[in-house]
Amino acid sequence: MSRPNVPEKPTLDGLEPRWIERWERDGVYRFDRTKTRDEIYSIDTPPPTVSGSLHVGHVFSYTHTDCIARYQRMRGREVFYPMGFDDNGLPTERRVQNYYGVRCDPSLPFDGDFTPPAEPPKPPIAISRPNFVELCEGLVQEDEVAFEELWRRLALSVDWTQTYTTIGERSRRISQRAFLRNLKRGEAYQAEAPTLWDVDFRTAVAQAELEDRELPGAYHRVSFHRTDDGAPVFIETTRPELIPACVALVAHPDDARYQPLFGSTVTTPLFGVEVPVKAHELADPEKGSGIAMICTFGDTTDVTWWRELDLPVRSIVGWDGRIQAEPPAGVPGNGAWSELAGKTTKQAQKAIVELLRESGDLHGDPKPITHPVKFYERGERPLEIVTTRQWYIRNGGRDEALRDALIARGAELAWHPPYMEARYDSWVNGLNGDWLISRQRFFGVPFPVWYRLDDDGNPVHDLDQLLLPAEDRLPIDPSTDVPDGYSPDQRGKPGGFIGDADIMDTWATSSLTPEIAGGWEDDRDLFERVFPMDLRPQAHEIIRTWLFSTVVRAHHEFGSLPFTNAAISGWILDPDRKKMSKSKGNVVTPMHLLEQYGTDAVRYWAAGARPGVDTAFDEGQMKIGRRLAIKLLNASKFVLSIAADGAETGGDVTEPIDAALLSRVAHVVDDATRAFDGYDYARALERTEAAFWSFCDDYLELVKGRAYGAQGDAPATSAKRTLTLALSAFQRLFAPFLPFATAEVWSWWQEGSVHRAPWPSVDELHAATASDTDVAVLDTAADVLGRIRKAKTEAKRSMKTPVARVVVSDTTDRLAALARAEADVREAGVVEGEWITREDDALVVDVELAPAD
RNA sequence: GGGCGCAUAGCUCAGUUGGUUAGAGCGCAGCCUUCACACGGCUGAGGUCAGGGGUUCGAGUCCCUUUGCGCCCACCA
Repeated sequence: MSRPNVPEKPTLDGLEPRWIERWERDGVYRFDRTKTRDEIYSIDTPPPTVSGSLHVGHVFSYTHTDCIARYQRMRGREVFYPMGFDDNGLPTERRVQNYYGVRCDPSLPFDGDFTPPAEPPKPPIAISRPNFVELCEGLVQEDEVAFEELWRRLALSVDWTQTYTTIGERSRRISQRAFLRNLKRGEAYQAEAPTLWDVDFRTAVAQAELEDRELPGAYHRVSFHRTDDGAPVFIETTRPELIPACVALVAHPDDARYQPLFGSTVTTPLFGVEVPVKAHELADPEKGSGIAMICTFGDTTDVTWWRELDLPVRSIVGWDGRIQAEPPAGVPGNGAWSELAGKTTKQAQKAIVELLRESGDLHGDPKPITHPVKFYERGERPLEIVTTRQWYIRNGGRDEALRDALIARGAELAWHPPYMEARYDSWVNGLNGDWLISRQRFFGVPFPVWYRLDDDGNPVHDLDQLLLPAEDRLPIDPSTDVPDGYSPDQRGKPGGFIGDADIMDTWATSSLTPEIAGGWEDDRDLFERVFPMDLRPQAHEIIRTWLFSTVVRAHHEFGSLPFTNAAISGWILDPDRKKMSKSKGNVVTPMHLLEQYGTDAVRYWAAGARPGVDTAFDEGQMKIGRRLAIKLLNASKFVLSIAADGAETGGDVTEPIDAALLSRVAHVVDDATRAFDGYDYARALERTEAAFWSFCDDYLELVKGRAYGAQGDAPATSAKRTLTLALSAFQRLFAPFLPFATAEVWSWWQEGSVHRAPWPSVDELHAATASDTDVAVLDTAADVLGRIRKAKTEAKRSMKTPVARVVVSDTTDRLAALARAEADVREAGVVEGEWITREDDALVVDVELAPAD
């Protein structure tokens, strides 16, 4: 140990920039890839969506991960802690559209001279796909710089040489490689099928991206007519505009009211189309009239009925969400149709209600109801279901064996907290189809697929006829790259080829973050050292998306989990206990908080929340955190100013109260270690903090006189040695939480960074102890000192008021313990007069103060 | 409809195999400028542990049930 170099007036101000710079210069958090897998702790960091700004929720959950990372590093693990940026996908597209006032039109040619206008123009400018992608990449880089600055300020102990972006070349290559392997093994496939479709974004949407919203609607009672005798059959529907898309009626097989109709046909109102009446268990006799019309497609139940009852397709809604111009086969293009064609479904509903009223097929007034309707989570209009050709990855949604295997993976994973596994299970058990990964968008990873064109110029979609690149060509863009054996001029020509126009959904890439960060196939040496990752930290609302999809990909590719622990963080709630979100306008910007309270204070607040628990945003906790950090500075300064020489010379801990203190600190070390091993950083902090305040308020007060030499050299040495041992332990215990304050105080007297120092051990605290340990010595001493303080407070006297006489009554054992610390208590309590003890059942202390002047 | 979680002092929360008078911090009140810290210290008031029932020598802790809040999932005509 070198001579302590303690500032005259310690302060938190200015610590952040100084230590950020120094950590970077010294490479404190640099990953050493020469370590072996069992020496490494690897983290599958969530790549935040680069859509403009980080909010308090990010600060909250990333702090949790960082506390774990710092703990593991101090435990001697080499921490692989990369950082990704999710710049792929719709949020970036949208941001670019708004920021520059542009929209992508893939039919346009690339314009090498294009620069966006200074102000976004009112009708957005249409630009080519390459120009659009160029703008995306540019804007995203600006965002990523701002993100990194905030993360550094938050003291995330990330190795900033290990970064990736989800649209970057490596991510594209790995996404395409993983896809090609899925395809080869039959885990990926293409199918033309009814698909949930967002009419505004004009893209297919996966089950995981759905949300229900309560919307007003109305039951319309409509009559169909039996083909044989013309008798009416009443159905109730919320979507009368889909009558021309009706392919059947359906009722429950046990429903006596409709049993006579099964096998017969009815005709639809307005269009006179003959449709069968079918039986199916999903039909609910309680709902509406008990018999429903099946349309292609009004909702997902229609899709089930359509599939299971083997019905024809009669679709009427186009990709733009409007009723198409021409009626489907079998539906007459009559006057009713022309009233609907070209209208949005909402307008069409209004029109058809009038038509039905006129024809007498609408019975009574529509009954208003509120019902849940499926939306794309980012969308603004209800989803339609249209039939499109899409790419899928098998996820157990249509395969029980695979589903069971994935449930078993979930059970294999260590969840923190454990009950979060239920969300995974309920999601996987509720899957109703495979994972739809293709999107009809522009900014994302393209599918590495070309299609042959037959002699008529039509693409051949058969899986065994696909034109696929070799893996060493990846990444490719099929819209500009050319398949082997073809020349560029064959693009789009009969007998030539055409590229797949779709891109992968962002989750298709995010599901590969362990592979991307670990350099799968690109850097086999690294990958073997970090995969499967030790930790996946993430939020609970994306268990069904990010966590599950990552498990699916690793299961297919490696037959293993992608990570062994999942730490699920909660949400930040505003003081009204609502989830904080931008849309509610209750978001506080993180940089402002970090500047006002200091990073350590904000981290203290974040680290106080247990894993998975939603937490109120509370600036009060930040004030307390700030106070704690300041206390650590001052206590460190004080201890080092009186005790550093004792620590330097070593020396035995001979006083019982000193041994008791070390024993208590050892207990805290044990607690904190256990808590951290169970991913409960909050508990570790709480225990450490409580012990530290007691160390400052009681122990330090009790022994400072002795440490100054009031009782001679040996007792002074014992105190000094104890103070420095405890201080060293506390500084390291706090290091994961308060990285700046601890780095500062550690640097006053120790070599190297506290963040690479070994985590404190029980052994080191006991090693110097020569006397036996009896914690009661410290407890009784603190209790009696407290009573003396209380007497002074009640007498409204200063704490340094001398005590003329003190009588302590307590049990035999406690008096014996107290006797071993009597000198310290007398000194701290300024007991200058008599010290009398009496045996009794419980502690009573009579204090007689010296008379006031 | 199924499931998960939460409910402890005015506020934010601890309370890990059930064990003596239920804890902390904030806030509040009072006191102390004590030679590390006034960005401080000391002391204090404040709770029928959501309601009801049960198991037990003993329940904040275990079981059942009711209520309220939050969330997840669900085939929502």
